[in-house]
Amino acid sequence: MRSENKAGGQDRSFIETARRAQIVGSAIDVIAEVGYAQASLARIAEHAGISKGVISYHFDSKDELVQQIVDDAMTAGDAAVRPLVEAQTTAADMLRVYIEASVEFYRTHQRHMLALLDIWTNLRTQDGRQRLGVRDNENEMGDVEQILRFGQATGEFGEFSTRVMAVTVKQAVDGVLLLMAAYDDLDFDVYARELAGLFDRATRKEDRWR
Amino acid sequence: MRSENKAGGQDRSFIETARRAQIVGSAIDVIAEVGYAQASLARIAEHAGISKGVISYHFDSKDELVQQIVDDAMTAGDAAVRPLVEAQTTAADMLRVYIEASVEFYRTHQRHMLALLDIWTNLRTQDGRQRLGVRDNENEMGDVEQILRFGQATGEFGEFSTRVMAVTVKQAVDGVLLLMAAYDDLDFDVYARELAGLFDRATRKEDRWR
Amino acid sequence: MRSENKAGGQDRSFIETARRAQIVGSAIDVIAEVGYAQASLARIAEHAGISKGVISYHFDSKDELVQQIVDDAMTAGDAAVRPLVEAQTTAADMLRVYIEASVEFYRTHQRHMLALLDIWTNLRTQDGRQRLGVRDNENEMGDVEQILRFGQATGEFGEFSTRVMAVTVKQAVDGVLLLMAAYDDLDFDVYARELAGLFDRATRKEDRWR
Amino acid sequence: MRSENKAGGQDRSFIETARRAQIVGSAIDVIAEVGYAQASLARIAEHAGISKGVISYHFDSKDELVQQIVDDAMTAGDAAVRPLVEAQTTAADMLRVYIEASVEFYRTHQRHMLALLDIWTNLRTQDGRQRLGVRDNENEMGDVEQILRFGQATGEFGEFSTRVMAVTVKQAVDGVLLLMAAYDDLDFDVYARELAGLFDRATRKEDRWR
DNA sequence: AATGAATGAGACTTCATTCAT
DNA sequence: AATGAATGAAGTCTCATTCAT
Repeated sequence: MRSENKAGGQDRSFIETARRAQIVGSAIDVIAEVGYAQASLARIAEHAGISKGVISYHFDSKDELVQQIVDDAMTAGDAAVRPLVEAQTTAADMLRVYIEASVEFYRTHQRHMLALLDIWTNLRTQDGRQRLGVRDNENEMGDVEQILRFGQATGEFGEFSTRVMAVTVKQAVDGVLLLMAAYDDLDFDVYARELAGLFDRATRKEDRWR
Repeated sequence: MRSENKAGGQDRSFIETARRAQIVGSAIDVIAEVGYAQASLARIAEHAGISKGVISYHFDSKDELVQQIVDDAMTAGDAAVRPLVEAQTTAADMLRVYIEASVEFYRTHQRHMLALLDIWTNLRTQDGRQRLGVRDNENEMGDVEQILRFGQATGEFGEFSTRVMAVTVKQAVDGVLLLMAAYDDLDFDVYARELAGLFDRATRKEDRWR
Repeated sequence: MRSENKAGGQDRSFIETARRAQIVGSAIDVIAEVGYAQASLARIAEHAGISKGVISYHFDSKDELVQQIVDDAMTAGDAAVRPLVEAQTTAADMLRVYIEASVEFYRTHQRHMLALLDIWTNLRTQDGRQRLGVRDNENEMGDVEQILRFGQATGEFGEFSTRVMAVTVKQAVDGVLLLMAAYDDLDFDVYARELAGLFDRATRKEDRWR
Repeated sequence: MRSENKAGGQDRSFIETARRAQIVGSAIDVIAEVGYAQASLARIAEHAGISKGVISYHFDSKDELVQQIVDDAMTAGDAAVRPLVEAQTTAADMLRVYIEASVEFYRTHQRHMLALLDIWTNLRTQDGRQRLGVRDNENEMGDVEQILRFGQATGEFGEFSTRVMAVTVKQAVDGVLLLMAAYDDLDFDVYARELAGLFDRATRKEDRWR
């Protein structure tokens, strides 16, 4: 696992692992609360109750810390969603479960996902190009697309661009973050059900009834 | 028109208007290219081929410049989309036209919208809370929701949460930016058509055929 | 008169004189209100309802404008006080009248004197040394000292350092500005009378009664 | 002691205390030499032989640094003068010792007091009003006034406004700074003795001899 | 393993001054 | 005679990073 080994290959000590986790947690909190741009190492260290230098000691750079957040969040998300999806047999069920499980994960990991969304927009390479794009999302995006293609192959789903549909599904799930930020009393279950229904109608073969 | 008058009420001179437009244009370019966080006044000035002080001369603060970008982009988007939508008679047509016109606007204003998306994420109030949220988007969001409710009232559309559907429509259209950044050869027309079809199926009353 | 002629020797036009007076007046207001450090040309121009460039047009530099304020205030002060003093015959009366007339002038020219005090502290030569010091005040200081020496010569006054006494008189009169700033309801007449009494006792020959 | 503890309540480390003292010292030197307005952090840092950032590291803002100077100077002045005054029994002696000790303090702390005087004039609140005024001086001013009232109560002193007299005493002592700046060879002892005599005559009951 | 201290680059902003119109 | 526009220097402050302890 990437997060438990150094680049050199040696295992991290227990303490090191714990410290990194603590720092990552604080970084998530701070980014979620004040935004990526305002999330200075000083603020993160203060939130963690440690000295600024500790972060530099455990992470080569701020970029590495941020990358760790991204890795952690995506790994956790994958772990939460994939097994449930793979337990399904029909493409329609897979899609529905993917959406429901994703929204549920967003609910239980609100701060993680708020931070991730912010990082996503802001993380750039030195030449200014966005470091994270659809391509880095290919794993997840690919998973959804696979479900969609599977459904088209089995005849459950109608004709549509699997790429466009996949992007839309991903964006739709992210939409929960926007509403979350705006309305404290957002009902995640309703949101998940609505979304599931929406994409069920959008994907399934229509002429079954014709 | 808001963008052509000062707070004091006086009209701006022609030169002032032109300079502001030039600066706003440069700012959009720079933000779209290197991201909001890296878009310093120095970089924007350099891109515009002017001195840093000129920006401060024409804009009270960086915030005002950024707000001008937001205002301009949203005004232009509204102007491009609304008339076309209002020319429609059925809700289904309105929704389809809204999506198609929006995607078309995104195609002709790629840099504007990339910049806007970046600003959206990053603009915060002093206490860290996001300055722009769903609520600031209410105008546009509200427009979509109105279409959706109208469709439900006329019986064209089925039952669904208009709020969730509206957010999803908005997010889906924004999705074009993600694909755009990843694939140079993106076919906007296909994207628009796919999206229109997707939401047509997702919204229309299903049991007409039952 | 210095203030009505250019360095070159030509007379100023009527308009030029009026403009300079207007600008000087605004500068006094602004300096008195927000302090010398915050009194930018922009603020002064705004207060005068003119463009920033006008100031630069009529004054070679900000320093010249400030020097004009100093000259004006000191000239006016001298004109208000000197005739009254010179109308007295005894040194004691001269000193009393000097103090009373000075305080009265401070009352009618509060803003001028507040500004002057501020400028006094802040005006420096390029190498950092204070441009205005006791030596520049020699005129006024000298006047007071002359009165004091006159009194000692006539035997009205006792023995004391005329220099120390003169500085103290000047400082005492300036003290009215401090109280003015702190207490809105300051009674200038009482202040003047107290001061006059104070220095009467401090200067007069004591052993007349012995 | 206020100056040795952080706002949070923790003690400062030895190094921190030393650095702050060094920076305060440099700031005093620079302000005394070139004036408050020209005393930029860059100049102060250069004078201290450190990097500009060090100042920001040890002081939250320039204002905090300046406030520290004020606190230090006033605390030191109080410590130098008060014990000597309190050792006296008669009001006349108290006043004389206050003046003599103050002038002596000004002699040994010339740079401090020059800086303090400059800061006093220039420190303003955001709305432009002077931050330090007679009221902030109440402590010291109050001390002098107490002596004066005490003397009136015991019958040592005659009738006069204690407030006006107190302001004048304070201003008279400050006058030493003006002469100091103008004449290198100023004899502080003479100045102190002259001032003491001056205020002795100005305060004491006159009609003892009548 | 951790920290406090220091750095230097770069951020935004203010300002006196110059200049073409 | 006046103005609006532009400049470039200098101001304070923030920040990621480095380093001695």
